Amino acid sequence: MAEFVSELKRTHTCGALRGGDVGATVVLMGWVDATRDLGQFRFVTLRDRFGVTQLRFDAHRDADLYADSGRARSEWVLAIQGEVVSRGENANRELATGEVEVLVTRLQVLNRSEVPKFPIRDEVDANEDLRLEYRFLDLRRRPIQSKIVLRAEITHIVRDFLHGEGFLDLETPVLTKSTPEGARDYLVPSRVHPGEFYALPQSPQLFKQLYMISGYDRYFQICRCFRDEDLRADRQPEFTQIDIEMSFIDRDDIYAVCDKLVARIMREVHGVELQLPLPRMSYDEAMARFGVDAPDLRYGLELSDVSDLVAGSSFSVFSDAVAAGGQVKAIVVPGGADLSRKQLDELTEVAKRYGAKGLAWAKGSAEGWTGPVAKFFDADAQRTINERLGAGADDAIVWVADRTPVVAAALGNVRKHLARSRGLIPAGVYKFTWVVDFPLLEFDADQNRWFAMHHPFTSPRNEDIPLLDTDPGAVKARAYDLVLNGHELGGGSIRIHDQDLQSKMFELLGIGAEEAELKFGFLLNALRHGAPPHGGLAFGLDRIVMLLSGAESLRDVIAFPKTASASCLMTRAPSPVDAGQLAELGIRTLKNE
RNA sequence: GGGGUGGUAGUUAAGUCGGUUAUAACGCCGGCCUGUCACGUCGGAGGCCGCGGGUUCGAGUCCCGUCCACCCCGCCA
Repeated sequence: MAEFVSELKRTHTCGALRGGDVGATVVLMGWVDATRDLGQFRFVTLRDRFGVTQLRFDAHRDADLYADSGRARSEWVLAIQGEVVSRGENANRELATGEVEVLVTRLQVLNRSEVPKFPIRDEVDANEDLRLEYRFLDLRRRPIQSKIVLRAEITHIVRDFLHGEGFLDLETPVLTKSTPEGARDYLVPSRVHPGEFYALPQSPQLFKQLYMISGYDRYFQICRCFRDEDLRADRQPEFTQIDIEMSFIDRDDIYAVCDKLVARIMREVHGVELQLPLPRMSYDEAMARFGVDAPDLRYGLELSDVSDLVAGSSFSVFSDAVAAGGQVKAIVVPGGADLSRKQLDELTEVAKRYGAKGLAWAKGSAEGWTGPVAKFFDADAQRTINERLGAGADDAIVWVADRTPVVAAALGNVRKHLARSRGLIPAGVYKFTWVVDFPLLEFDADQNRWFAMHHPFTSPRNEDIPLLDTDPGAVKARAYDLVLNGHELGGGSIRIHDQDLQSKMFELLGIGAEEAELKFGFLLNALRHGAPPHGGLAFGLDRIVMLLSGAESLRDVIAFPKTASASCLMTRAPSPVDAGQLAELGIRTLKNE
């Protein structure tokens, strides 16, 4: 069709034309968004990533052209030349280009398209697996596109800001060494060394420390990381970190840089001015008040300890828990006297899912508490507890009694569930907080050993170093997370820069001197060659984009994501490879035997 | 590894207690239509009911297994 226009050059994007362009002759290129044929003329809306422009084909002006245009189908790729004309009173206010349309004089079909499996519309009800298989079509849809574009804008802000602050954008290897601890590694077989493997990095942690030791103060990288663990809506096997490391600094220096970075992103993306410095709270406080280490501060529903008030209670669930060294904590549900049995059952289910044996509850009333727990508490006891909690006659109280970590997990998640189900989460609010002073170690009862809570290179607080020998569980780390609306955006620590302390850490973690030398010899060696004090952190770029774009899944902010079973429905990866490839790598598989 | 939800025209869904020819909307194909913008309107085509077994005179429907997707627990320093 119409080879005479093949030399056409695009003059405008599909989002560019305005009333001021009336009279201009323009060339547009794009995808057929929709066609509307009215018999003697036809409207075609043409789309590219900049917008949509309405084209008009008029049978009275050019019958052949009109007939040609009738062959165009959804998602065909067209080039058109025409005159910009005003739409007058037919203007479409919904559309940026809606004041004008292009009266087409030349048409070239640049490409045809199969009928798309689902319509390229903002609202689409196609299943997600179909959309993932046809990801290249889904990415044409405006809501997805705007998230991918936002992602590009944020990475640009990050690079621009950090460059301005004197950071160097430095690369680290992707084929690297498998290390113990942490997540499962993705392994890459070596052809040259049969039977040996590289690992894809879970993070560039050790390399950025080595950069510091090499004197490359102020490093950053936007880099891909890989963890072979089971997935969630907010967890992908490969994800992107904004990785930062600095020398000759302490925690405050990290907070300061990150505060400014986050403030800049919020200002440029959402026009929100953050009050700096961002608030900080200790890990212990977060766990006590919210039950989780990444508290959502957009709503109240805080946890209160009533162990002392119920220790002597005749309600054995409470008194036994306290006697066993556990605790009893409560959440007041404002206006919760209207909670239905079904809603309370739901809350109980949540508490059980996180290890609690149940959820005790009472509803307020003018005559005192109602509900199964009420009979164990006389009017005085009820009043004392109500006063401690600030609970009134319209409210409900829910309790969990158990070991401290179970109480925290159960009530922390009951709190989240309550906030969602009772609509207590305000829209458009961004509550940041640093959570600091994480425990250095946590004890794994199953394996009867200590694990690093952050990673084995995290420095304890100086004042806690003596505790390493006497009470390792009490040692706090110089580690910190930045939390937004209940999601961990990033975390980091001041690192150990002393080889003796590092060796001691390995010892505590049950990594023998020989094993440490084998797995981390290069780091220990480097620490012996003039390591400066250093530290840093890593942000999860995907999560930042997810939270700032209002996406509910990480899949929406990653252009080509993987499913919950870590496969790519578009490429069908992972896939078998032929026997020759495996033989070359010295690999024989167990499956299908 | 465990639990939950789902899989029926191209797409999204309905399908009752197991019963005759499996419905609808959108999309697609064709006709008509001079101001549409999710155009309208008339007509048409379109089915391995995820897959494999079983029960039954008879299975989209019941049972067992399996695959895929989503959500959650464990896991993710």
